[in-house]
Amino acid sequence: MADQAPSQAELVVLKQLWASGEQSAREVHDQVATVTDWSYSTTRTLLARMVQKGLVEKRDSHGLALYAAGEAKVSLIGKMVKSFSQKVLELDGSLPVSAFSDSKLLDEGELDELSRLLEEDEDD
Amino acid sequence: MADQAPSQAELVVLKQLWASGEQSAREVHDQVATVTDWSYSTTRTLLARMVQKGLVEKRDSHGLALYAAGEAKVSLIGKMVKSFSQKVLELDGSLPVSAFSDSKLLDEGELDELSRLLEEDEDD
DNA sequence: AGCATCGTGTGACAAACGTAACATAAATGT
DNA sequence: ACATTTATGTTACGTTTGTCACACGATGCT
Repeated sequence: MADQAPSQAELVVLKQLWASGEQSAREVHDQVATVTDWSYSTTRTLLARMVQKGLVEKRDSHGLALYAAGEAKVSLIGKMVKSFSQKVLELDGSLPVSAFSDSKLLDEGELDELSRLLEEDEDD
Repeated sequence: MADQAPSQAELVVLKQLWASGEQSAREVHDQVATVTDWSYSTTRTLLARMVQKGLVEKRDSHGLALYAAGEAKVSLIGKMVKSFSQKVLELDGSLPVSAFSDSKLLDEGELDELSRLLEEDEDD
């Protein structure tokens, strides 16, 4: 249901949320900090904006704020693939998911799911 | 050698330049206007910014400004594909170009060229 | 000669993005 | 109890992007 496309920085956050599920800002930060050199403030700003956009859901757990991805990994990545295919490569259909088999982001089951997803809306 | 990645809007302009070669701002505009609803001013601003970034080259022809893509289509698209593969899908290598065979942007010869390009720098 | 048109340069302005600092209150350590 | 660390809310600021408008000079039509 999240509609907005994530920016590059936001994608980093989303990947962390997908990888480790619901977590606090501190937890998200400690992980992404191994890959970016954001300050904790930056991580938090990103989370806040993503909540606004609906990319992330915020929940209060006993006074601590927890964040989770607003849309499933396969679903969002699917949209991004589709968008890239159409806007950049000008393909009508989508890319064959088999092309992604080496992805470190999606395992085999997820690739299958993605296949189904992409074929579903072959009628846009 | 153009380094900056084009934004979505800029990509539209580039595609027009690739498709019809060097042309005036007016010519670019008349074409892109069939697909966007930009004002002529908008087209011109995009062209100017793209010249700054090195995405487009500007040349004076008898007092009239002509614009041309600063980087070949296959080359730039190749970079974009590679970037998407790595940043979004987390593939080490690149996507198999065979996946793009239905592209309206690249013909068969260009796809071959792209293949070569992508394999070349398999050692980054 | 005078007016409409076209190309060019320049300025504008809001939204999105990248990147953070500051203040304050609650939790924790000693 | 007091100092320190932590979490949350708020504010900030420069850059990029999307979209244009305006003013001026050259060209061309009447």
